[in-house]
Amino acid sequence: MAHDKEPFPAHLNSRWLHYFSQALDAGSIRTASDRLDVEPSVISRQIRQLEQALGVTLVERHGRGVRATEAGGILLDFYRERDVAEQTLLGQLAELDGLQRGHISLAISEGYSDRLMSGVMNDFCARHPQLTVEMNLANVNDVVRQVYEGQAHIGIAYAPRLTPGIESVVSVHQPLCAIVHPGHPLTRLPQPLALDATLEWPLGLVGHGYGIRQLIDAAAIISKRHFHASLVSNSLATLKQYVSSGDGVTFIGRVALLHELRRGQLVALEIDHPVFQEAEAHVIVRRQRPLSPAAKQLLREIVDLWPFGERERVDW
Amino acid sequence: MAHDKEPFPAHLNSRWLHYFSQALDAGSIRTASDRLDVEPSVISRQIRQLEQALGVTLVERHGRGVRATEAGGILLDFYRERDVAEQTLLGQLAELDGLQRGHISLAISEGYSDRLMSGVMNDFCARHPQLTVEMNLANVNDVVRQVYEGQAHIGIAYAPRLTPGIESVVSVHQPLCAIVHPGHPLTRLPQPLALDATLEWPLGLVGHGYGIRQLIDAAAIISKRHFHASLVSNSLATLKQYVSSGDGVTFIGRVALLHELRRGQLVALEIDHPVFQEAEAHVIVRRQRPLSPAAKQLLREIVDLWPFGERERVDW
DNA sequence: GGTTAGTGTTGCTTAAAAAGCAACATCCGA
DNA sequence: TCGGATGTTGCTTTTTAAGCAACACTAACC
Repeated sequence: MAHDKEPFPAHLNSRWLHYFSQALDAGSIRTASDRLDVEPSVISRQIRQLEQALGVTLVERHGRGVRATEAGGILLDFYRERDVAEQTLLGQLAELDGLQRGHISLAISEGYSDRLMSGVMNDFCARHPQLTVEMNLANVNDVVRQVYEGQAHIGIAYAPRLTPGIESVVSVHQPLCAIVHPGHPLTRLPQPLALDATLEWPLGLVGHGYGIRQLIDAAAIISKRHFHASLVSNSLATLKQYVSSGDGVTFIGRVALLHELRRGQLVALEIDHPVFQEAEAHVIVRRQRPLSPAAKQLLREIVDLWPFGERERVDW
Repeated sequence: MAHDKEPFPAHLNSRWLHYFSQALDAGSIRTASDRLDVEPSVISRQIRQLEQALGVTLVERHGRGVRATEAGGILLDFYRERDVAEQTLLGQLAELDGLQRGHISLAISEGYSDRLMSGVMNDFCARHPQLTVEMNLANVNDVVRQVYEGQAHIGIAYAPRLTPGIESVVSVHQPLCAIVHPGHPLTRLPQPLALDATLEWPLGLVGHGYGIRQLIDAAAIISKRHFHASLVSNSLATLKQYVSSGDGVTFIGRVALLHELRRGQLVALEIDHPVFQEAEAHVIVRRQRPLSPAAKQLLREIVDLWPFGERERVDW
């Protein structure tokens, strides 16, 4: 290139503008240098650099102090506006730090939303009205995927596939239970139920690839049994309807159908099998993802006020 | 101070923001470093400095590239807006450099405005419609003062007091003439007129302190004559009226009353005296004042198309 | 499951920019 | 005319940014 310097550079050095504005505010370079506690030569040089970078004369070096030229006035106005915009930005960031602003996205497994809502979210949202909280209901796999891909900050899932990249913040034992309608013959057997007893009834199961299904498959392998699914669905609602309208059996954690249990529409029977007992619900986040202050706070409250049973393990 | 760093600094370093935005645009620090042809460590460090200065995490260091956190997104939006504002500013400055915008203030002695208007200003204003040209008519002293105080960029004055701090860009001989009405007895005397001849008639003069008056006083001293002013006024219009309605005489440069001369309302008689012949009109500016490009261009055109007589001296 | 190319990061050195210092030229008012 | 004050210029020292190489780690790939 023939010229190293473009007539107008891509960016204005903030230091240049600072000294420039200070000098013009003070009226002279020397008084500005006194205020800023720097040498006058520094300010003089920086202003000159700014002028050279812009290719325009900005100040009149007027024996008694400095005054802005027309271009200097324009630049000064620009800098003023830019400064208030910057202050506004800093305010926004401060608000974000003080939970005044922000957006939190939750991905929640089926069955956890209402407990979460009544236990934590109502209070949290009331205390932070400026915050936008998005609750995205999804099946277990989607919860994990959304958290992994960053679409959701926090995920709540029952028996999620804990891949690397997904970090479990808190988990709780929530045994996988056999779900049947209240009048089902299984309810009359001694509790906890033997696994084999359930296999005599038609099964409704979630599809392969789901955490629950993996547990069930694992139990089948360990117990050397074969589980034949009469119905496969990725919707818990479908499975609930399935068992409530017939003598079928499905396996779901208790918290996923607290409503139905409380109303007596369904009953949950614990199963005497280690794999089923080991089932856990997890609050998950993306590994090493820096959460926004708001998300961090909500996560903290979810863990503290954990509404899904006794806390089992907390990585905090 | 306990803490050297405030939670939110007064100013955002432009370099930080630049690297920050580039890295996020590129999706990874390394690709950004390739584009900008700098080391990745530089970008990494600058972003970290920005984060520390703000006290907020801005990017997710995500094994495969970087992504913006919520705060980072806000900052990024801010920077985008700031960048377009900056480009707009640079455009304004460029326009100003191309005479597209700007404000020029002229201070003009009585009598010069119409010649200037028809000779230069009409054309200039037509060619630069975005330009604002302010023509401030004033008496000679005020012209000098306005130029000196920076209220006017360019001054045009007849026989101004050339103090230090005022620089004459171009000057032209414009003999100070005796002004009388067409039927005045002086018009029948041989030309150029002897100075003594004029003294026999009542005189109308400008006040002391005016350049014209200084010339007249100087002539009086050299010629060992005493000039008694029957009328003293700081307004040329008054003096014109004075001589046109009686047999009085005044001393004014020819160009200041071209209208009246052309219409035959007044006549200008040259005077055979070196001081009167030496009278000059000047185009003046503030010494060492950096004129805006627009003002500079107008000044150049005024000098080039000089409409007030033959150019005598040009300091260009 | 190990491998591998790619990412961001960290010590260290080198280059560049800013700041400090003293002296200077200039302007302005008394 | 003088004296205080202003902006400026060489020069040095200090601070900051940039370059370089090696590292730790992730994520995809065979």
